[in-house]
Amino acid sequence: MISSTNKFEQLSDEKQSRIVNASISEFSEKDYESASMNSVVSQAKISKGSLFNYFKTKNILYNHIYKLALGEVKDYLRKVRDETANLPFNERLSEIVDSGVKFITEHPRLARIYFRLVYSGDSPNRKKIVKELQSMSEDYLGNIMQDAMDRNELDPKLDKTQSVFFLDAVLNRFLKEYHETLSKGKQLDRDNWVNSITELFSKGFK
Amino acid sequence: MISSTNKFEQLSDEKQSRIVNASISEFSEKDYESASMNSVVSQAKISKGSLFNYFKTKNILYNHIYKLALGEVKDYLRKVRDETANLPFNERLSEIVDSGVKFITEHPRLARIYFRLVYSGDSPNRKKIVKELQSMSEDYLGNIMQDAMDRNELDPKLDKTQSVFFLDAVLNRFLKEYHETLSKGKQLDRDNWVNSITELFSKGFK
DNA sequence: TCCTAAATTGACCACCCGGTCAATATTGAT
DNA sequence: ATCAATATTGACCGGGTGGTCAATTTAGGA
Repeated sequence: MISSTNKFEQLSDEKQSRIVNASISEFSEKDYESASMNSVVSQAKISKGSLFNYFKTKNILYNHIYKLALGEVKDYLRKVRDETANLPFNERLSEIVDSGVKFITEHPRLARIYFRLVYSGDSPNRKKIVKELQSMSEDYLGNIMQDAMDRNELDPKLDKTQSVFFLDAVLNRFLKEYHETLSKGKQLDRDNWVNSITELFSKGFK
Repeated sequence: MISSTNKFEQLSDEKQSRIVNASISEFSEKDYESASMNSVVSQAKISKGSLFNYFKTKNILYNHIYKLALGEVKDYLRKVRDETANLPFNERLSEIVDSGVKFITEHPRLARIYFRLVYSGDSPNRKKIVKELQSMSEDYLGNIMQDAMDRNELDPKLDKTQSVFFLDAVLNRFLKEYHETLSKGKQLDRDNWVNSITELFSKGFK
């Protein structure tokens, strides 16, 4: 039962990270279709034959990179969820947004791959992956909403699926915007935005 | 001062629509980079030389199609804005969502081009176009919010830019979801969702 | 030091791309 | 019917793609 990345995993750490690094750059800068194995190869300073020896196809390389990115996102989310378990909903929400902002700042290229995946049209298993992400988000935000509902902080008659959908929509869109302004060198007033987001969900526009 | 699409506009309506139709299909199914002029040509049943005679480059053809799609979206929005000018905010919001749903149902391929443009990474003048769309949306939703604030239906202390951003985020994401379930053959409970959206903005999760 | 097995290389393949342009077909005025 | 102007065609170009594989380099045990 040997994984298909076996050959890759047996390389030196240094070479592995050169390849991963080059792949992240390529997939974060271009759509899946436009990303070029030749470009990865030349950035990583290995030969084409080697790359295809480590990863049989572009698809397999992409999956490796995407799982890596997603793994990092999950770690972040898990951490903030656990660390804020006892905070009230509003503060918890605020911490989640904050940790998203932090992730984007620390891993802009991974964030780019994530947004490209979620919002863009191509990439081979996009539908499956997006479904997976969606259920992950539903699970994650759903738990946090449930906690708040159990504590009577939120209306218990809320439709959880829909509420989670709205939360997810606003959070994702904000983080996407933050990511884009960041890569333009601008800066949003983070605290102000975080505040507005929690206000929106706590009392609407009234 | 002759437009660059001059040659195209002088074609018979039948041929024009064959070409437009083929182009819409191609650009709605594939990213800009992946969309193929060869494919457009064979769908439209004209020769490659002709297509490049009517539109000098792929870029120019894309712009023609995108402007066409955007024009249709604008018509819809303008219409619903004018027809609902006297309704209270909640009902107006509901009508806007409805008209979005209607547009998607009647023009699924144009909707696809729109979403691809807004959410996807490539296409040549994406940044300029998205900026244009953003200011259009800000203008559009901003006006509608302003009307509501003038009538004291909404908190006048709201930050309009941020509120419009949230509105836009939720509406777009919902319509995107609707579009995707539609193309999967499923159906969302439209009335229920419209209702939840207006509730979210009128009183949050409380 | 030698030899073999494994790792690495890059020239090469078939295919597709956007775009060109000489050759051909069509049109319409005389 | 003729012929010049115009519209249309598709073979062709240079270049890039994902992927292959014979040839070469490297590594390490005897």
